[in-house]
Amino acid sequence: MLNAKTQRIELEAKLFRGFSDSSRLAILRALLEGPSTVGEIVETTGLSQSNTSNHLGCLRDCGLVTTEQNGRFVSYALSDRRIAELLRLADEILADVAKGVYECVHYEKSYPRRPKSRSVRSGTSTPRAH
Amino acid sequence: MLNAKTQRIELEAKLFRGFSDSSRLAILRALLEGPSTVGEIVETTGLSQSNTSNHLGCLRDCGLVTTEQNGRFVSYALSDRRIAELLRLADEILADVAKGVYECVHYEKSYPRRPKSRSVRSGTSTPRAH
DNA sequence: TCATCATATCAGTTAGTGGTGATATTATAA
DNA sequence: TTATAATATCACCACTAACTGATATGATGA
Repeated sequence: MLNAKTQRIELEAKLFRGFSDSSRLAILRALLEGPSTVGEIVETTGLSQSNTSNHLGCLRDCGLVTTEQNGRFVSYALSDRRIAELLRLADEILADVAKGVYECVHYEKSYPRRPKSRSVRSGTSTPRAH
Repeated sequence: MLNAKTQRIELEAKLFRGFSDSSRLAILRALLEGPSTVGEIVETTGLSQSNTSNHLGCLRDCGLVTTEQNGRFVSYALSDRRIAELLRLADEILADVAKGVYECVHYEKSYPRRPKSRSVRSGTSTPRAH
């Protein structure tokens, strides 16, 4: 079913995916201070040049940032003040649910886990991350 | 470098990852209407039972939803009103950048692409999704 | 207790996603 | 032009994350 509501949700998930990677988030946070060139972003975030450029391209394609060419430099900026607002709101939420997010095993790569059931399948399993 | 700022960003990325999947988003949107049992959520979202349960577990672990056991039913609810606020803000942003997000190739599985350069590497490449 | 319903967990599979290094592109200055 | 600096693209690899189907767990009523 690809009705309007479903499409809307997928679109929104895409939007959030723009924020859901720490590299992109670092870039967006860097841009909170104001427009920056790629080189500056590389410097402040510590990401590699190609990686930074890839993420910037992604953010631009998704409309989260805008670009302006200045000579051989390209300046990136947040495209909308509500993006800053969203980041701030996330900060607030994080302040309250931080403990939960921090301990959320679903986003971790792996973690030790004590066996809890005497299931027949006594394999050493690691829950999948979400 | 695992300084405070980096950790903070990774935490925030995790938070956003909670919203960055269409299944989880559908669940969260369903909960905007009020608390629901797992079965109700399965019905309204159309997701499978195990999939729904997995995502709910994730959302709970991350503090985005709370649970309350009622007999053999478990009722889920949004844990904080600001989560609704975040969703609403995302909607607003989406209204303006929707076109960009919609066309953002970085999140698509694949797409046809016309060759643009006469590069030596004339392989049929598909840009990776972010 | 036993049967059944609601929910949770698990293992396996598959597809998606991020990072890197090499290379291409573009813009400027010499 | 040509050299060089800034940025973008590409192909590959490794890892992550979602979905499914089977099964386990837990609660309730008969």
